[in-house]
Amino acid sequence: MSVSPGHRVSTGERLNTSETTGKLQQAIRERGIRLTRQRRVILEVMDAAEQHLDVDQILERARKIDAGVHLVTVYRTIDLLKKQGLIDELDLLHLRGDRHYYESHGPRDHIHVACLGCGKVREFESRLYEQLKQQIARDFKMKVTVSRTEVGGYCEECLVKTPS
Amino acid sequence: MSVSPGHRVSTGERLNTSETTGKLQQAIRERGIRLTRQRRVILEVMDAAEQHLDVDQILERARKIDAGVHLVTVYRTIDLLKKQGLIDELDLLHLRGDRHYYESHGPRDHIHVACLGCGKVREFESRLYEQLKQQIARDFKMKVTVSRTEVGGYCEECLVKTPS
DNA sequence: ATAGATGCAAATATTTTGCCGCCAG
DNA sequence: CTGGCGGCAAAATATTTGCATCTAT
Repeated sequence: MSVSPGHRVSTGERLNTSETTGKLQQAIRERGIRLTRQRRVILEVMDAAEQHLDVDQILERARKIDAGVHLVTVYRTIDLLKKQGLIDELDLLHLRGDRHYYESHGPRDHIHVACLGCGKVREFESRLYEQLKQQIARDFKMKVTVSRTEVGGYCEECLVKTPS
Repeated sequence: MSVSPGHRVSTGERLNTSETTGKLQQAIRERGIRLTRQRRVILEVMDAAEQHLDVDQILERARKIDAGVHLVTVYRTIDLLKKQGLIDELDLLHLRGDRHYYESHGPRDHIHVACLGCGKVREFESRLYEQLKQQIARDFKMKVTVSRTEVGGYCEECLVKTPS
């Protein structure tokens, strides 16, 4: 019951333990948070991921590097990263069950656009989105710290297959 | 472990069984879907709700009208309504656990804006949001059918309490 | 040395399913 | 009448927690 979370072309992951000091690892170190063997591996997976992963996918990839990583530890590490505001949590409109997906969040928010027909997920960035968040901040006098936008519909291909 | 899903000022619900033929009930009838006693009650609750409700809240309100409503039936009816595209499902950024919230969706999409400090949830509509969705549809050549935006941050009050 | 992390198992929480009797149309 | 629906219990899924042990700093 695993979900393919997207079909973006992968440029290949870097599963190179030593060379790559990803952004997450660096951030955790900077904040003086203990870096255990397991955390290093999980952060590496997240850093190298070309797209959002679910918990099982994280575990699977982590175990390829170091078999001694436990599901519980993945959950706990995700919690840590969420609390540190270093990753985003998605559920892709519950497209396939209630699984959650995680991704290290870059400097700019992006929108996830999912095709309800084929399950393909693409990402979208827009100045309009930044404006929208600013408008909310202004109107509600809020400090906006997180945002999530997920859009569903039917992609060109699927529209052709099932002409509505 | 119940969550207060928002603090919007309620204008009071209408729990009047006969008089009000809400939009959901009407839509279900129009589509020739069987209207059982339980469904009628659940739809009435959803129609009268002033805001998003979680499954337990729906059950609780339904039982005040008719004690013979089961949790399973609430789940099954929600499934039905989701498949019919008559309600939206939210999770409010997992603000408090992984509970899901449901609301009958009006003609216009709105954004849910949650304060991470006090849990207050407000709604926001914007022409900008409509433009954003149009932009996505155009750029990706997609037919957009659902969208969900949830924004989190700190409201004015909470910013004062905890000056950053 | 020691606070904090992990592993393991068991507990929770939430949602889904199988089966059978019942009711709306 | 009859096929879909609801009730009940049990299963499936997903996530969290208690506790003893281990380890990064």
